[in-house]
Amino acid sequence: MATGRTHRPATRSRGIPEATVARLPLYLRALTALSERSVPTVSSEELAAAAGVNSAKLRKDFSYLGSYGTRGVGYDVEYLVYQISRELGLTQDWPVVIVGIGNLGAALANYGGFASRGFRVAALIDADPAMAGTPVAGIPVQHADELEKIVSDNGVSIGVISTPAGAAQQVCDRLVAAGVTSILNFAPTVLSVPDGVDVRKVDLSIELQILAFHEQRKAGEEAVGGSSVDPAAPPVRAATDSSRKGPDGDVPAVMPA
Amino acid sequence: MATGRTHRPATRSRGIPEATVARLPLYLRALTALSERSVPTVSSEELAAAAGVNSAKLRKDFSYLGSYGTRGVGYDVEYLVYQISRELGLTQDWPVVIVGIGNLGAALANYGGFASRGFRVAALIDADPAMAGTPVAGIPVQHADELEKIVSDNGVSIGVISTPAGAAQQVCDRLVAAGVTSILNFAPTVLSVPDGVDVRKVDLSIELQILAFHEQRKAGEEAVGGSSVDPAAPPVRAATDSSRKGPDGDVPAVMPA
DNA sequence: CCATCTTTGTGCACGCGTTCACAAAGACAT
DNA sequence: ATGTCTTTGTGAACGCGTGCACAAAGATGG
Repeated sequence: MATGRTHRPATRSRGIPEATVARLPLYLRALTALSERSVPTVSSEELAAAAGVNSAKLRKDFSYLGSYGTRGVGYDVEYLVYQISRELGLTQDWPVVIVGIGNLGAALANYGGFASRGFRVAALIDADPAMAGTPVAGIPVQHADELEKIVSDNGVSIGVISTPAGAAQQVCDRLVAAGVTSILNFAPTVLSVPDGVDVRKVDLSIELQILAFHEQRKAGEEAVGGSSVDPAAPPVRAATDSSRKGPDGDVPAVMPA
Repeated sequence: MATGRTHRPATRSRGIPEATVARLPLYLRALTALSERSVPTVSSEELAAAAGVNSAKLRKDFSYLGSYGTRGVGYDVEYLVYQISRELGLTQDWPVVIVGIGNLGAALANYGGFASRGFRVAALIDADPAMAGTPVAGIPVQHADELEKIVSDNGVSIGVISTPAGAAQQVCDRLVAAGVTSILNFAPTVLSVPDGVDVRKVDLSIELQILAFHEQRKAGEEAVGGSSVDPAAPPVRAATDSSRKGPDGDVPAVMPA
């Protein structure tokens, strides 16, 4: 019916706030770095600084997981790494498929951060027959026709879409039909999915646009002390310059072929 | 002093809430699609569906920009495209540099969504001398030694970092010193920047970890009705299996060389 | 010119997330 | 054993974001 709900349906999974869940990977990364330097314990203040957050926030976040700290000392690094990993579900193996092997898809396939977190690239899939068999990051690309079989055979529940925008919804539908229940979408489109399927979206150009907004404000503020921003007269409604818009519209990150 | 503040310092720029700013690009994308189909007007309900948000939220978002709608009719598509573009600062030219031309950097350089939004890739920069001169997306890669000169000559205020984690902070420092005040960071590190510099972070593995969390919950819930999750006994503090951790740590998305 | 109908713009209430500030807990030295 | 000092864990207050629900505005038809 309605367009897919990309948002968290106020899941509040088992009492752990969504905002906290989103920060756990951050803590985990900082802790892993400490672990590699063989640091035995860390205080909330130090860890918060390393993760780039407020220490009170960090302590409250950890309080949702349990009382894993020792007052007067701090947190045991190894122990906390394990607890967070377990909470995030990283102690188990997550086979993922990447659909759309362009530049971005290849970058994802080569991304070392996946394997070290329990994510295993089970397959690379592309619609271009010419790519079939070509190894990318040591994994041969398979044709899109095999999608359902691959998902089914490997028990894949997480799919990554790095296709052009035009193909994303179709790929999404097939992934979901084949049993995928979590999707990471890099294509610049709103995906429509049934209830029970999670979608997270990463949009490269949106981030830049947000930066541009703040950048514009900075420039505007130091130029004039005032606030009114009205450089050029706004085109009197329905301006006729729809030509400059360009036909590229929403060209996605990479070519699928 | 403290680690870089990646977060919005409650800017609340000129009355427009940060959450609204983050959604404007979404609306803009939907509106652009409508514009290309020559749709003259659109209601808040329709546009909200296309953007994947609640219609009340959309109306409230637009109310921060001004009264651009017509009651009983809806919004003029072209007019709204212009207003949002102007608010986001997309009516002006934003030269950006991309530092670190691996798979990800190349994907970004090829990303069509940039050019169509007023972003112009002014230069591609990489630390590998062997890459200098090699064209990527039609733009010759320049050596990192030229970074300061490039930023200065082109008046670049937005930088994109797609280097390995180890090089990110150093690149960031040089960009900032050269005059960049907004940074989009793809390297898995917390960047430390002085006040006045905005940093936005895109982390590929964090998104997957969040998905894994929810995926684990789904699996756990349909298996058992209960809530307690305690599959394996937690290793009695400071477990000795720090060997499985692997030396890859936080290998970044792409090779710089 | 008036009635009706559609759709915007927003006042209000609610809930989540953040931050402060402090009491409780434990380590450590004497 | 006792006191001091550090650091956690959390109660409480606050502010932002979201969604409801409705009045105002304007289009449209008679």
